[in-house]
Amino acid sequence: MPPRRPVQRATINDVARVAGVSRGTVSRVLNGETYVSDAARTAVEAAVAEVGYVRNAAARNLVTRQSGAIGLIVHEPHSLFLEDPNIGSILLGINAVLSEADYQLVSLVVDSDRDGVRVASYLTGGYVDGVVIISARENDPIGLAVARSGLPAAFVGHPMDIEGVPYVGIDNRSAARAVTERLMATGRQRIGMIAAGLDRDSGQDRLAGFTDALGDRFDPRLVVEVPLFAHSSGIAGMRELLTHDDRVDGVFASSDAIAAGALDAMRDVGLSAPGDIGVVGFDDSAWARRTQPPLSTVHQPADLLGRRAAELVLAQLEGRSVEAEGSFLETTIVWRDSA
Amino acid sequence: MPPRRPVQRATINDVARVAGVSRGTVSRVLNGETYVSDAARTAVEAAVAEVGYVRNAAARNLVTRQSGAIGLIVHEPHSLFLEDPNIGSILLGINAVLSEADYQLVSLVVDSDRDGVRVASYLTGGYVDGVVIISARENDPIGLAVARSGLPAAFVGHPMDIEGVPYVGIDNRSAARAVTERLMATGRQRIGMIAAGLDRDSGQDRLAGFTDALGDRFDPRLVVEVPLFAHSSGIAGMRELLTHDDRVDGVFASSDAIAAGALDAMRDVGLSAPGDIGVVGFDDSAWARRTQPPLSTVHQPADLLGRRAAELVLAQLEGRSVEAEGSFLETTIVWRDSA
DNA sequence: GCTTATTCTGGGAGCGTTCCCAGACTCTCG
DNA sequence: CGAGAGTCTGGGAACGCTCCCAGAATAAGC
Repeated sequence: MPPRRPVQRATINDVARVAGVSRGTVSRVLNGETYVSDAARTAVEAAVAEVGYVRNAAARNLVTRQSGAIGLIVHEPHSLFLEDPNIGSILLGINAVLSEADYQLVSLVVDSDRDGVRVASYLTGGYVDGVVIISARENDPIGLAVARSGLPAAFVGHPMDIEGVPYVGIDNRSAARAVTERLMATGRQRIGMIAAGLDRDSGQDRLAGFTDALGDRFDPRLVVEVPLFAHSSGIAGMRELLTHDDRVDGVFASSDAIAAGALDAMRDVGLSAPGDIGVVGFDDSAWARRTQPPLSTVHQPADLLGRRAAELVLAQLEGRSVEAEGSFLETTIVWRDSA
Repeated sequence: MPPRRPVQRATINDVARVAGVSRGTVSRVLNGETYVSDAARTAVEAAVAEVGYVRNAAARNLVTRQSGAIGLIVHEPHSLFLEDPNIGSILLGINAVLSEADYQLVSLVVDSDRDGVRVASYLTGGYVDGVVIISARENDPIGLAVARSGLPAAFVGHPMDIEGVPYVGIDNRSAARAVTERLMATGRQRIGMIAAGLDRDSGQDRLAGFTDALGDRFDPRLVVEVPLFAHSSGIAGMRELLTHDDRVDGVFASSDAIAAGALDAMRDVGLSAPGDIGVVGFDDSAWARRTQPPLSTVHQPADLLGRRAAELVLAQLEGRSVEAEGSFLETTIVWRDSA
C-alpha cells in the first residue's frame, strides 16, 4: 500500500475566508474569548467543521510560548522498567491530575545515553511546559539538565544530589525501620536483608532503616546486595544469604519481587515461611498477594505519589510557590502470612 | 520555595550576534549543512555554548512541518494497562527502532473519553509525525481519527473495523489452535477455556482457534468468559468452570495471568497441574516462569511487534510504500510443566 | 441629539526558525 | 589573465498563529 501522508491542512485563514470574517475573529472564537457576536461565532464554528480545521500546535506554541504538555521521564534500565510495579500506578496518578487540568502527559523512556541527549533537548526545546522525573539516580544527567533549565519540575523520589526542585517520595528509612522492628517483635533472632538499588536513595534508605532497627544486633554478614529489584535477584540473594548463615530466621527484602524470589529459593531447600524464616517485602505490589504464603510488605501509595508530583508541577505552572522543597507520603505495613 | 520559571532563552539571533555571523549561517551550522567555513562553524559553536542556546522546537516545527516525534497510544482501561505483560516490551521495541532513527517516542495513555478528545487533537495538531496504536478495540474513536487524518500510522494488533492503516500482530487463532491441539495430544479429554477480551480481535481469535482445534468435541459449557486478562479473573473463571463440569482435565487460558489464577483456584480445591488438569497460558510473560508448576504457554514476540510497528511508521515517513496491509509474526509454544 | 461607554471587528506586527536567492569571494583551468 | 565553477555569506520571505491597537458599530445616559 502507498505511504500515508498527512493531507494538506486548513489554516485559520481558510476558516476566516469561508466564514466571511477576519483571522482575528476566528482566533477569538477558537480561544473562547468574549466580545464575539453570536453570528460570527456560529459562522466560524460552521466553517471550522466544513474545512476540517485543526489548530497548528507549532504556530500556537511559538507565540504563546507554551505547549500544553507535561513530560514524564522514566529513566530506568529496561529490565527495571519492565519489573517495576509502581511505575504504572504513578503514571496513572499523574495522568489523572493533568487530565483534569487539561494538560497532555507525554512519557519519555530513557534507555541509552544517546536517548538522554535527545530527551534533554526535547525537554528544553519547548515541547513541554513542565516535567515529572521518576527515579533519578545519582549524577543523572537528565535530572541535572532539567534542574538547570528552570523548567517547572518535580521528582518522584528524592535525588540525592539535586537541589531546588521539589520532590515527593516516601520515607523509605522509617518504613524499613518499622517493618524490621516488627520482624524483631515476632521473635526473629537472626534477621538478614536482601538489598537492591543502592545507587539510589530508596535503596540506601531501606538499608539504613534496617540497620537502624537492629542497632547493636546488626550483623553486616547478613546483608546481601543484589543488582536488581527482581525475582531472579531474590533467588540468588536468598541462596547467598543462606551460605553466610544457615540459621537466618528473618529476611527483609528490598522489594516484593525479591521477596518472592527468596520464598522460591527457600522452597527449593525445604524451608518455608513463616515457619522457618519470616519474609517481608516492599511495595505491596501485585506480587504480594500471589506468593505462597502471601507477603507481609510495606504499602507504597504509588498512585498518590504520581498525583502529588503532578500537582507540584501544576502549581509552578500557575505561578504559585511550592511550600516545601519536598514531602514524604505515609506508608503502611500490610501484615499477611509470610512473616 | 518560589515557582520555577524557565529562564529567558537565547534565540538564533543572539547566537548570530555573538558569533559575528548571520542568522542564516547559524542555521546552516545547526543543521550540519555543507558550505560553511571552518571559522564560521567554530565561532557559532562557541557562541551556542556561551549563550546556552537551545533550538526552539515550535519555530522549527512550524516551518519544517515536522516534529521529530512519534506518538504511542495506549488505549486501555487502567486495570489492563497495569496488568498487560506485553506493553512494556512493545514500548521498548518501538523505542529502540525510533531511537536509532533519531525520533523521539512520546507515549500517550488514554483513559477517559475526555482524554480521547485531547489526544486526538494532540495527534492531528502536529505534535507528532506519526503514531503507533496499541490494542485498538472496535469503534475506537482514536483509531478512527488517526485513520482519517492520513497521519503515518501503524497498529499493533489488528483492529477489526479500520482499513488503510498497516498493522502487525500475531496469529492468535493459529497459536490457540496449535496449543489446544497439543493439549489434546497429551490425552486430555475434557478441555475448557477461560476466555477474556472478547471485545477485541486477539480475544476472539484465541477463542476461535480453541474452537477450531476441538472440532466436534467442542462443548460451549466448557468456555467461561471473564472480564479481564487478570489473575483474579483466572481464579473466578476456574471456579466457574469447575461448577460447570468437575471432570475438566485441561484448560486453555487467554493469558498467563489468568492461567496463574486458575492454578491458584485449583490448589484451593486440592487439584494440581499437570496431574489433575493440564493448564496452558498465553503470552509467555514473567508469570509463566513463576507459577508452581511453571506454565506451558504461547510465546509472543512483543519486542519484535514493537520494532515492526515502528518500522512501518518510519517507512511511511520516508515515503516508502508499505508492502502489505498487515503481517503476523510467528509465535512459539513453550512447553513447561503445567501441561 | 450628542456624548460616552460598551461591544465587536479587521489587520499589522511579531514569535524563532528554515528556505532560498542573490551576491561576494576563492579556486581552477585553458 | 579572464571565464566559469565552486564555496561561502547575508538577509528577505514565509510558516500559522496570537496579541493588540485603532476604529466601526451599537447601546446607554443625559
